[in-house]
Amino acid sequence: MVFQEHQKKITEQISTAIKEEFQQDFPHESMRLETPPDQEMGDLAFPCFPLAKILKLPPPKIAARLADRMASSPEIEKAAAHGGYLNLFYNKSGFIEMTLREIHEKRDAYGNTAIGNGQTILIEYSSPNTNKPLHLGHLRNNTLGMASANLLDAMGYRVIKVNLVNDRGVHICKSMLAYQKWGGGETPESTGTKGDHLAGKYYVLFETKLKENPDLEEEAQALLHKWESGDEETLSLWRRMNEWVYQGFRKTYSRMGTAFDKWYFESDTYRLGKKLVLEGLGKGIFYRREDGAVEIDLTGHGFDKKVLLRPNGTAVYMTQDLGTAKLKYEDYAFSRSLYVVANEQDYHFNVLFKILELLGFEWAKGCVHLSYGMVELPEGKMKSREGTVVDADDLLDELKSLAREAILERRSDFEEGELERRAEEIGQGALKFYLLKVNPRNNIQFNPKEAIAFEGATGPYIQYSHARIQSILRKAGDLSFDSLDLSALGNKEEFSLARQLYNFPMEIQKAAEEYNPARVCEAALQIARELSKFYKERQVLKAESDELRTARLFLIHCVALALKKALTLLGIQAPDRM
RNA sequence: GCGCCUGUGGCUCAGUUGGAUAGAGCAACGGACUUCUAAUCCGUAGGUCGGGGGUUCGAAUCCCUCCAGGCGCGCCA
Repeated sequence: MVFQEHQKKITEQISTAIKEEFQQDFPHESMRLETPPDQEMGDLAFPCFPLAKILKLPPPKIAARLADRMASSPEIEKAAAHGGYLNLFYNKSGFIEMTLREIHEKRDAYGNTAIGNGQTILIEYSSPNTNKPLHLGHLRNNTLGMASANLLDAMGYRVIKVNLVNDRGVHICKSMLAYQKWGGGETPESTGTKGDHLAGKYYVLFETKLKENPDLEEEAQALLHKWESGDEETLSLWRRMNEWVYQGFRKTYSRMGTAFDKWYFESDTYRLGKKLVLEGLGKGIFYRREDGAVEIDLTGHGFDKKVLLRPNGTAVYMTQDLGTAKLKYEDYAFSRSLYVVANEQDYHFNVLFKILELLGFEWAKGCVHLSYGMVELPEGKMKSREGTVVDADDLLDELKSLAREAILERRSDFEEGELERRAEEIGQGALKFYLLKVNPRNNIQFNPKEAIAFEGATGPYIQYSHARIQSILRKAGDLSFDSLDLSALGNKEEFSLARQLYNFPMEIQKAAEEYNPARVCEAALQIARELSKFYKERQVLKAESDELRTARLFLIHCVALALKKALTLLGIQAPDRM
């Protein structure tokens, strides 16, 4: 990476200056440069405090002597001491030229690295149940999963996106039972209802009927036994209703741009788990209790005991996950396996990974729980049984319709097709950005007013910045950057923009390392703000000279590449007009 | 009760992994559109970084403690 080499050259220069001035080794690898709080103070700062300890000299003294000693170079124009800091100023024109040319050359690959080349990362996300439609919690999960996958892909990993569907269990049988009793044979086609919503309707119906008739619980259990014993009629209904649900899911996924390379089904994998547990029992890692249950004692590892097979031999949640984990490794030989699952399951995953380790799987150390916080509504927690869930499809519809209104307030020249398309892109841009801009670790306070906002620190603000650039580039006509003279660039706004663009790839890398797309959101906002300031002060199409005009067009073309990169990583469309 | 996570202007969040005067957006107030898209920009006001101890040249960041909130503590998933 050109920018990293540039950074390395600078740390080497500081290292050399220290060596010459103080006869002291201070390897550039261990040197971390900071950004001064005010741009007037410089572009990079080297804190001299750690050095002060070694040299037993006051930091301002060290900074001053280093500032005098620093030779001017193609990278650094001048150095200045400021308190205990050695502040460095980039060679502006060289810096801008290097940054922009690099971006232009890399295009879509700007910000990518090769650090993951040759390694496979598996990422499991979404993982819905087949008894109800997707809700707001799934939307956070989906956007987080997609964005993380995109980030890892940009780092050069081979990324396998996996959906693990919870398609069996008593909760599935509940909607089946309600349908058997009161469904009257209706279908998605006959009712014009999306299949997942139809199944969800019967799940809710079960819960309401249960209040009048507690015996239904037992009937659902009985249906589960029939399912497990392979009763053909039950299986046939199960397959039929699940297929409805998948059709509904596929619609929502495809609308959001959520994609998977592989679907796993717990109705397949729970058997593998059972086998694995019995093997572990043979090896003495687990033990059989008097009542017949198989258990593991993890009290020596800071956990409790955990049942892995019930007395009647049936599998529990942990059993399935053990089986699925192993199957994933057999299928893909991953170096890392990520689980995008809410933080309410933190304990479960700690235990899961510990058991895999105790079973002797080398790859267990590559398993990571990408834990994220809950989405909280103003009224409190979402409860599917109480109907306080925010339905994913409804929310997407609402945002689209609000975006349509917002467009019509601003312009009336879109044809119907483009209006629909842009409304969808902008509505989703708002929602996805809203969900991604918070650190995954934290809970999200879902404030409907802010989630649907198109102004301020929002997705549409980034999209707008991008669209505006495209508009200017269109007006500029045929763009030829063959004879470029970038030396015309160098004022405060242009330089600030270049600095943001220069820093962006490092932010992407950090975001990928931390599985934290919020970093990309923040970086994109900074670039967009810098761009808006630039517009306010400088003209592009009516620049003072042809050279400057071309140079500025080149500059905003590079900014557009950065904004589009950010949006793409976040799974958000970058419209050319809006 | 035990365990994990969180606590930063009225609200929602950042904070370069221990560094300079703690930054954005929303809301409030005051400005800027015959000028490349005002989904924008500029300004004003608003902070004992939950409280208290400590560690050191230096703490929102690390340690201890207390307080508040979230989640978990099924042979549910």
